[in-house]
Amino acid sequence: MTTKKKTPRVRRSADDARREILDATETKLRELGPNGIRLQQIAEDVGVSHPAILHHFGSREGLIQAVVRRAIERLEADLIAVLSEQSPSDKPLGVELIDRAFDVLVKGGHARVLAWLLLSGQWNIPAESRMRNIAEAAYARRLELEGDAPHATFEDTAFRMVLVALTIFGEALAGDAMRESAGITGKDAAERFRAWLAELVMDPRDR
Amino acid sequence: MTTKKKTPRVRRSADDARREILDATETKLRELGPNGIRLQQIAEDVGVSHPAILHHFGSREGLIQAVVRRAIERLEADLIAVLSEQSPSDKPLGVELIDRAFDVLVKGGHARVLAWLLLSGQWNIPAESRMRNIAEAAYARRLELEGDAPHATFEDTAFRMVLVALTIFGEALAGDAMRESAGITGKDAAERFRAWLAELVMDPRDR
DNA sequence: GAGATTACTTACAATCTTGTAAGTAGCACG
DNA sequence: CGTGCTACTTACAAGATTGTAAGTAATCTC
Repeated sequence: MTTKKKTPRVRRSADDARREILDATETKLRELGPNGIRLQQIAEDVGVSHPAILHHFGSREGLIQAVVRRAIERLEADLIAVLSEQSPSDKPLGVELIDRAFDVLVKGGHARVLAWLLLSGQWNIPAESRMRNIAEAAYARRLELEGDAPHATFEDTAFRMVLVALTIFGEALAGDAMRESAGITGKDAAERFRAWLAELVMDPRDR
Repeated sequence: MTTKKKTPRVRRSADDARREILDATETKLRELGPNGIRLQQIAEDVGVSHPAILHHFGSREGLIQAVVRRAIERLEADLIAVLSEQSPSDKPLGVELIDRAFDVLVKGGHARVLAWLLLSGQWNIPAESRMRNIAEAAYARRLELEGDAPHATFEDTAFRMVLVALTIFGEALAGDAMRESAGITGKDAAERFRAWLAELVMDPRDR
């Protein structure tokens, strides 16, 4: 028989441990949703025993709340970051912003997490969110650009933003499948669609 | 003590039993998703013991497959029904069809179920779905309407359909919250948005 | 280096959940 | 009426999952 040699116990700092556990949990959250989170599975992924998780988060519910809170905070931070970056591109500002929102939410995986949370009722979009402010800023800019005969309404501007936001969710859920089903093929189909949408939404010909 | 009187055993036809169980399961599916389905809970809702469910569906997995299959069949049937109805309204055909698709998918609860299934990977939009055919029919009609200088592309038409489809998902997930967050209030906000979207998508000024 | 702190482990309890086995009772058909 | 079929029940097994208790060992402080 081989000599039994225990691998020495790993001891992280509390912050590191929490971070590693939250990282593993967030992956599961994205893949399986809140109901798919299993302490034992996450413990195995991280390489600890499952009571270690309870030690850091108190309970499964505590872990879920922590991972949801962190996911929302990261989403907000990521969104603010990309939306307030200076634009190095030559695209119109609105198109550029829509591009970035898509990147963060769809490719970054945030939209999928949000979809899980919305469906399972673990989270509600806070009413005091920044969307209204963004819409007002966009409307002001639009009136300014139109100049002489401003017939754009605030509601139209807000609707355009809502449309993009809702489409982002749909894209994260079923974008590829929908395009394929509609007969739109090609490797950059997603990019073409996104660009098309941005142009449609930003088109100054519509009121 | 009261005299113990067993309520007589209820015996349904196999079809009725299956239907009742599937109804209760579909409700849970809409509320909690596939992972939230619990045999004991459904048994209680229906008023039977949980092995009765196993008797009819073999296993939990069998039940889930059955309820998913039925949900998809109903969705397709409902969609075909409302899309092929004769229009009694005076709206343009396209607007009317978008209206009906919203009603069936959002108000009928189908979109929510689909969102759960897509997220949990329990279902894939079949590639042979009818969307391509619808898109081709819509494109043919569009070329016909445009007449003289047809510069509409098929892809543009298909993109418009994809946009509506994706928006329907987003609407089911977060429509109300998004509008509120964007500062759009009022009881009929959802209807206004839908009408606005239909007009935007059907607007002949765009190519 | 000694002691305190605490991240972490092992062992176990309690509950929940799916599934099986065997028997019961409602109903159809002769 | 009685016999067969099967929808359905009760009782139980087996495993998964969360949580607790108690102890161990890594690291920090003095």
